[in-house]
Amino acid sequence: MSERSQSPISECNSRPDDFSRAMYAQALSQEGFGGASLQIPHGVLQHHSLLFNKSTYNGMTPTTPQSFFSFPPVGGDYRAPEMQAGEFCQPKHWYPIASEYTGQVPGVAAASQPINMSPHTSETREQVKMPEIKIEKDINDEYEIKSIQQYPTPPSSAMPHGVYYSTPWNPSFWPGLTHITASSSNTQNPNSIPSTSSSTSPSLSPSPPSNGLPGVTFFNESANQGVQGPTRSSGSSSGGCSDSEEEETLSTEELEQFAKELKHKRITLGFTQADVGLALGNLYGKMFSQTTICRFEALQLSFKNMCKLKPLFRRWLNEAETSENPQDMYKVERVFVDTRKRKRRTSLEGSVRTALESYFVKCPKPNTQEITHIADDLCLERDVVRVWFCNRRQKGKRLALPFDEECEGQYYEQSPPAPHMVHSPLPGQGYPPSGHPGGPAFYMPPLQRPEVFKQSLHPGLVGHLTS
DNA sequence: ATGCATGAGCT
DNA sequence: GCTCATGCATA
Repeated sequence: MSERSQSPISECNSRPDDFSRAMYAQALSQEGFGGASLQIPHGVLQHHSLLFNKSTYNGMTPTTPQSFFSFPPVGGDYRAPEMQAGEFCQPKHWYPIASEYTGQVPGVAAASQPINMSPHTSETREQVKMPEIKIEKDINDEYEIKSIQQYPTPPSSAMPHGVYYSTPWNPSFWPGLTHITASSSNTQNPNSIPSTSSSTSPSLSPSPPSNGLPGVTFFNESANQGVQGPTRSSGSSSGGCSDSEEEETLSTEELEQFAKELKHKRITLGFTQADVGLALGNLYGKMFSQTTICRFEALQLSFKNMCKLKPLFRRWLNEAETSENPQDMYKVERVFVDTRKRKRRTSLEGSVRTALESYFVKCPKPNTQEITHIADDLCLERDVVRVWFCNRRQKGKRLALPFDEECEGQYYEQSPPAPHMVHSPLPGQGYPPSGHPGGPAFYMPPLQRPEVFKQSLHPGLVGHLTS
């Protein structure tokens, strides 16, 4: 649990892995953060404005990886006692999540009736339009979704509601972006999206517009897949948008502004992030998790993704603002009875993270062999290491700021690296140039391999890699 | 709020 | 096996 490791390595400095957290959330005292941002009833809200001081990220200076992460002699001593006891050195267990997977919707769950697992007779819209019963991969008992059901929640009284207050926005928190004063917020319903659901907000009621919502492909998920790089819409709606949900051509500033507006109004209206996610499902058939809402508000999604989602949020915002009973918008409880087995989440010990981070600094994109060696060295599952690197790269892109798109795809080029890329900026996940030349100081691991990488490796690994 | 994980689509 | 979108679980 405690990530503060006792490992000697950890004392070299703060965990590199905490870059993002440390940098952009430095302002949050752990105390305030952990305490205030718990799932809380509507109206009892933390000061979100305090949570987004990402600009601190800018404080990061390009460090010389070698000095910042003098590569620690990674070895068996990375294993904390408990890890040695099995956390990392034994096959991981997979566990069924049936009993625990209820669709994390804290805000609603807390307010709604007890979960009723029994089949509901009334066929709600949700049941109709929900992505059916999805059998993933195969029916081998590893993956199986037994059923997906939702129930309408009881009358609205369930939701404590009504404590309205506005939250002052911190000025810009998107590192590298120019500050945008909150006053410039286009809260006057700027690009009001032609609310497909009429102004009477039929979708606000549990009984939605047209059972099954025409098309139900609110936006084409898959259409976005495989489209590498930013498809800054150049007039034509880039893939992934239906007519009514057309992706706009947005600037990063606009997105930032909108994210602020969304958050502000959401809070003002008394919605939690989870509520919004639910409401979107209610309104448009595409539910989102609290995580996604959070990341949207924090601008932690890819640019393209932000553009894709924005129209939905815009619509929701319009609905919420005009609705007399906004709380109705999320009055749908989803109870998933999902028997998929999800790998138990690996909790990497602090020193292990440090080690991984060090590897990452040296080589953000290790090849298969290298992954294997790293895994062996740290006594981790290979897949854990692979996923860690994937996530780390993704995180790196998220954190990266709009840079020249030409850099796209270069930074994380797989080994062997091109020497000239050593200091090329992160491509970012499709964020367009935004008039912030230079961008934030972001640490950019060199890709001088195999030399550098060799240095970073445990002595025992070098041989493998050079062979 | 974020770390680790999953899965689709793609190379 | 990667990227990307997304979410569960948890700090």
